[in-house]
Amino acid sequence: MVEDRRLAVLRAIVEDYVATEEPVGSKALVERHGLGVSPATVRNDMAALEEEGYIAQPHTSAGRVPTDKGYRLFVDRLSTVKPLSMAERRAIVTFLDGSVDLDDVVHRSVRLLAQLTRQVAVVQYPTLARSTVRHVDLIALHDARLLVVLILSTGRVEQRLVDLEDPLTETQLTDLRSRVNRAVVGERIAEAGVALHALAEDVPGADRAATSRVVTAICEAMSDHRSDARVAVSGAANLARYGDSFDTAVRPLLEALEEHVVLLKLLGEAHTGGAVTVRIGHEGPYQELAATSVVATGYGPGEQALASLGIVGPTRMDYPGTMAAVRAVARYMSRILDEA
Amino acid sequence: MVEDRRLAVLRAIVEDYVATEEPVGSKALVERHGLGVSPATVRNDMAALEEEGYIAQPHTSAGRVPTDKGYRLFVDRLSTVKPLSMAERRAIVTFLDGSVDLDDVVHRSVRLLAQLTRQVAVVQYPTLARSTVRHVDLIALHDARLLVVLILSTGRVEQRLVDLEDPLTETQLTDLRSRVNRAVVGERIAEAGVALHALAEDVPGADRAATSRVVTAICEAMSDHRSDARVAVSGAANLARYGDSFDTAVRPLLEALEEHVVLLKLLGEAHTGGAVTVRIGHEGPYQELAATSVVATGYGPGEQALASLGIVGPTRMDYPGTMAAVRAVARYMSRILDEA
DNA sequence: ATTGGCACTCCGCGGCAGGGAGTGCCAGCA
DNA sequence: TGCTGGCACTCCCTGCCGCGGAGTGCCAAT
Repeated sequence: MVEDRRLAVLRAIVEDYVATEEPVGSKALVERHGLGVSPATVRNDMAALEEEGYIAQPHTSAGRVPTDKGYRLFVDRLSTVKPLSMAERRAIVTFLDGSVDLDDVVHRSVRLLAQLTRQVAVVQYPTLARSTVRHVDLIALHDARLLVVLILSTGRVEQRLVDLEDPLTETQLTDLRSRVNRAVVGERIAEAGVALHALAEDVPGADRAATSRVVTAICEAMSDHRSDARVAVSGAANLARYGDSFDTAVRPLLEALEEHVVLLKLLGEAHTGGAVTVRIGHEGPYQELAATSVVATGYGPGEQALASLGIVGPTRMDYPGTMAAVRAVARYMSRILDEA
Repeated sequence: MVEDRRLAVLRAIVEDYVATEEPVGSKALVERHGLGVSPATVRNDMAALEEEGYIAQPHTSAGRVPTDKGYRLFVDRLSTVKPLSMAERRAIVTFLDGSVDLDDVVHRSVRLLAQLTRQVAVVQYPTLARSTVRHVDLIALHDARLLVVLILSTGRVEQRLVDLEDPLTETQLTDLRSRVNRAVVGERIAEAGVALHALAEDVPGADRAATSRVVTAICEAMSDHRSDARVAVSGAANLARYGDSFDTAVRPLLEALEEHVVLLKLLGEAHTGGAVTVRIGHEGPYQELAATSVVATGYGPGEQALASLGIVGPTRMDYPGTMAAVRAVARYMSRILDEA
């Protein structure tokens, strides 16, 4: 019983602190939540909670503030999933439905997520690793220059310029194109790479040089780790709400946003199965970001997670609402990728 | 003579204020610049400059700060173009030379510009309006679904999914592909649209429906105004340096960065011929951004300006250095687009 | 036209007192 | 054993005061 009330007190503290942004005291607590006990009792509970490290006070005789550990307990055991409002569901549908291509889907999603959560949203582009090759196109430009276009199952399009020693004839080009496509269409990029190199080996001598250059370009495009590191970011303006804690929360986060590698590490491994992971403050890999939390999940067609998406923000945030929004957007994105 | 010295005083005030971020007084001025006159003289000049509206004091008995009008005069008549350092030139070359496609060029450029100027950099994607069609590809996916890929001379790739009523045979597809390409390759998108519609008219009855859908998709992709509004942004972290003027300068700017339409309006028309335009504070179209300046120019292959690029930042910035960096990056980008 | 001198203004800073919010503890009560 | 009211205490926040410093404006002298 007592234990139950203590947790209720912790929950109330978290909720109030998130709402008011100010340390919360015992009196305000019993007033705003119907706890049915006196402030003195709550004070005792608070002392116990502080003893256990769930809350802290900025200074003697101030109200209490949740610690990272307190948020953790809140997220794990105390929060109930807050269903999205009807308006929010509608927003998701209308916002994402008009998307025309992958870029568009990603951009719209990240924007939407930022708007829903009022935090900084981050969406990773679907990784190349698990996608299959849909089509390869070779286009002759002027001179001996070739444009190689690689289209993947996720809708991603990569292109590379290739300079040949001699121009190819129309028939050579058609031939090369169809041979390459026969070798790779439908394959995953790992197998496609193998197949391509095999192809380059047993090619008639004359076209050998050209083939090998084209193969190299395709492989390069497929294994391009740069693309795996691509992310879209939106909602930096939402940081403006935290003007007070500029130095501890806003500045380091602004700096991190520029470093896409850092962001990817923050998002972490793409968790599959719809689970939303929450990393609170110091639990993350960077001390400079000890005042920021990450709420993330994976998304992708079917049940496989091709990439991560989520939000970053100060530890003081509305976790239930944020988690619901992140999950909803991830689901909807997965569905769109499914259809395409 | 007197007039000359007054201008020298203004220049000194601007330079000192940009460097120190603090109102500059008469004494410090004569010490740090070899003006060869006494502080009292400078005070008289300052009074005159203030009378004319070029400088102002935050409060009585404080140093002077340039007004927007003061910066304007400085930029127009007093600043000498500061050539880039050798290291900076090298940075531009090494940074941009490894670019593999248009996206990459834009991303690298915007990042580079942010780094050079230590401001927020903005690069608009080349507009579709003046580009020509390089190639159209039609790829049959499963069922009656077609992927239309449109490749433009600037390196931009647009793709659209098209659902047909019935699947096309291989020969139908080849035929359609070659007819479309014959009609549009090398054309500007305006003419290409006309040509396509003409094509859709005189097509054998059976393929008519399919052709018209494909044509519609291509035209849609070409006239997509969304793409014209695409911009890349980088360097938001540089705003962290202005933590002091958070509310007047940083917050509104952060909010503006989210609105790509606003950014485009800020960058303004793509000025041609290498001229760098500077818009200072209130000269811009938004009052909320009265504390921010824009330094922008156009870029594009040859001498035509396909798009704009530039930086935005607080009015208190190093104009000569920023202008030099903006111009240098624009030139280098133009050269890269020239080659491709 | 320039300069040195001088009085004046205003900011920024530290110290100080008063009010308020919140706590910890203790003794009393169910 | 657990809850409650009361009470003293701590600490922040605010406003106030006084001071030093930086900078100005003006004036008389050169």
